[in-house]
Amino acid sequence: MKTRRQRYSDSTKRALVDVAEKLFTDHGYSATSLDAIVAGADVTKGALYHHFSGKQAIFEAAFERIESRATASIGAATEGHDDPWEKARAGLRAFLEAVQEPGYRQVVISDGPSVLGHERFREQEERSTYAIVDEIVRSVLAGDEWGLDEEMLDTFTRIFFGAMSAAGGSVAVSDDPAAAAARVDAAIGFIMDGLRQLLHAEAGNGVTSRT
Amino acid sequence: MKTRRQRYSDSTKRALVDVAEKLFTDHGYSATSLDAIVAGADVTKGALYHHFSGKQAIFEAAFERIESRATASIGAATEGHDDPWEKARAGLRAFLEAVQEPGYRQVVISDGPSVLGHERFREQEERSTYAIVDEIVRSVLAGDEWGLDEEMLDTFTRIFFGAMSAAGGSVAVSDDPAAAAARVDAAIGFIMDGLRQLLHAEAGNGVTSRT
DNA sequence: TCTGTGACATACCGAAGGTACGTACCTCCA
DNA sequence: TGGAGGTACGTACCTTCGGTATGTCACAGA
Repeated sequence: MKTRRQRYSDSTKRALVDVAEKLFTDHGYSATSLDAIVAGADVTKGALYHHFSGKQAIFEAAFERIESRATASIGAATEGHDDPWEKARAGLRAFLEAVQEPGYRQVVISDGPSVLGHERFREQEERSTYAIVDEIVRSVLAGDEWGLDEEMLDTFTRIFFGAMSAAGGSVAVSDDPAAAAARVDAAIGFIMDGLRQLLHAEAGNGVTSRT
Repeated sequence: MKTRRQRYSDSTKRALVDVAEKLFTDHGYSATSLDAIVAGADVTKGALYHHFSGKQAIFEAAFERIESRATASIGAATEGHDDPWEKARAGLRAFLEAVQEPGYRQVVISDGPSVLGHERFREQEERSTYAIVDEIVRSVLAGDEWGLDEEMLDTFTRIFFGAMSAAGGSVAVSDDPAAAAARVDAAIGFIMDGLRQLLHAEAGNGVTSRT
């Protein structure tokens, strides 16, 4: 049982992250002042600095929340598929949806790398959306018939993750997001068909030897 | 001793961008103060604000310079290839090289989107490195046998551009960049082989109808 | 009931971006 | 050739904002 003081404290912290998430999403990191955040949460800077070590820390809290929402959304979409190729297509579509959310675009894609630094950004990424893409890629490409080692699988994940992030960004700024998403879906599908074709054609000789 | 002031205005501007490029590369956008820039260029803020409208403007000048260097480097590597597939491979390797440059990573990839905003960032991108990737993709995928319209070609360019940017980033942070680059090269080559295989197999029926 | 500590509020500091204004030099033309 | 206007800066100052030091008060535990 939480004490009364703890409940108050939790709600204050949650209110701060709520406001921070909205302001960071709407105006970006640098254009959002701590004064605006504490004013929106109806507290003072003392409260903010009691719960967070600074501006970057409260940004990271908002970041993690947005990332985990996206991760959950994609994860839900990939469940219940037996065929890994179908699972991959479903995950792709969910990814394209998630990446269009304003918060994800502004906080994660745009401000994330520069605010958190590449290091921390990668860490955060790798235990959320990146992990799902990795799982999907492995479910499709792993196996003896491909002859891919760990590092090649990582490489493929990086490539697909980057491809889908960029594609998602282009979908988000498109005049007709639905049509753009359909095109991305078709293009990725085409690439995947190519890989599948290759699997049946040459049955796993020499991807790694191609360097 | 003559003061800087007695030299030409162009050289002052160039000196400012020189210092700005170095400081933005080494410390990032927000950790670089205008005072540090003008001190490094041996002028005052009056000079900086005479040549640039503000911090963002001088950042953009450095950004453009770095981008154009990368573009020139990749462009040079793709010349002199007759076979579009070979040209693509050469361009890919040059891209992976260019994207590892510290200035490109920090200024273009990390700070670029958040400082310039998505809009201006895309504009800048599309008339530099993105344009080259677009040209390469078109030289490979354009043609009646694929049945791809303009928008699908754009989509493929987006996907490949994102894939290669992400791949380049992973190469740059790798313990063994040479080996990582070789893996990326192999993976992209594998994907391209898949597409080529698909071209010969089904000869252009229905990529766009797959939605 | 007393005391310690958690959960804030208040006041203040220094850095940094930006602005208003002053000034030396250069060019151009009568 | 000299004075008038504009260019290319320099100087002083303002404001905002992230961060800190310190005060205060309520609540929990003994």
